Amino acid sequence: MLRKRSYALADQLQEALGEQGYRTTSPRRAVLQAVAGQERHFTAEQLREQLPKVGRATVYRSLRLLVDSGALCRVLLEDGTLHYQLSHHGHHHHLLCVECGSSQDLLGCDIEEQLHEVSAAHSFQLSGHWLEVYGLCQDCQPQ
Amino acid sequence: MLRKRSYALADQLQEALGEQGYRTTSPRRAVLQAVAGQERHFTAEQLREQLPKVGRATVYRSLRLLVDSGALCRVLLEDGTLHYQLSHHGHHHHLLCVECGSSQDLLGCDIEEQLHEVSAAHSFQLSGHWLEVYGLCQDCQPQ
DNA sequence: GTTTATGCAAAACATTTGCATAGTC
DNA sequence: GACTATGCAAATGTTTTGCATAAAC
Repeated sequence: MLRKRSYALADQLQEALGEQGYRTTSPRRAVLQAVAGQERHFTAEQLREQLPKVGRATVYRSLRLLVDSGALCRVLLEDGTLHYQLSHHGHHHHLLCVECGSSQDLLGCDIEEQLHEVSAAHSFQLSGHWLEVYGLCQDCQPQ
Repeated sequence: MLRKRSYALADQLQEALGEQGYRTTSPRRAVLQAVAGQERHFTAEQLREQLPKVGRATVYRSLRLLVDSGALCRVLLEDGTLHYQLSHHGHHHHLLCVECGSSQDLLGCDIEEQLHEVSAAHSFQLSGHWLEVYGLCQDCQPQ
């Protein structure tokens, strides 16, 4: 079931890249399938370990493609390591559990609006931002 | 005048480290003076270039000391590079100009409060966050 | 057939570490 | 004199790049 979902997602990603003029190759498909099958955020090297037959450069190049196309987002962990994560909902933020590594999307949040207000108050023309939120998810909280 | 301020600040940093049991050495003083004289955020390597006589490891070790003691904060630029910046006001955020590289402190902002509310709504126990805001400062905005 | 993608190995960074030496307290 | 800090060079970890080969369109 999860498998099925992963394959469907991989095909979807493939199609999106195709529309942007990128070719369908088997290494690329392998990367997409691996990405689609990730249950949580992952590093480039973790992905690479799962794809021993794909060259390192291809993994990195594919990741960049996916980030640029909006399919993946970069996530900065508290220890400074860069992870990647499927991005289903356009721009949004994550609640990252520092214990188990899970990640919840932060929904119904008007941080953007507040940032716009505060920026305006500082005569600053906002163009982007990066927000990561760290803490404990429900399952990892003491009792 | 700026010079004078830098020296005073360097001494202040030195003193703070002294209180924590760290020794006063001339390489360390050189790093502190260079840090105190920075007009904007800087990378470890930029600092190192300004201190050709100080070993690379010492520069990095000193930076870590200063971050841990709260005198410096890390700043993540939009291109993913890590910079450092003097931190006068405890925990706060920055409005980073992507054009000239200047940085304004974000004051009078209750992002924290909002994050607490949203986290609670997701049953998430907030412990920290990282926020960077990118855009154009007043001087770099068209006309 | 033209263009794009791959794989490899090497280069490029950025940061950390081991260890002998030197300096502080 | 005991302990801490330094400097160097080497190791580490991560990401990028050049280039010849191979595959896609």
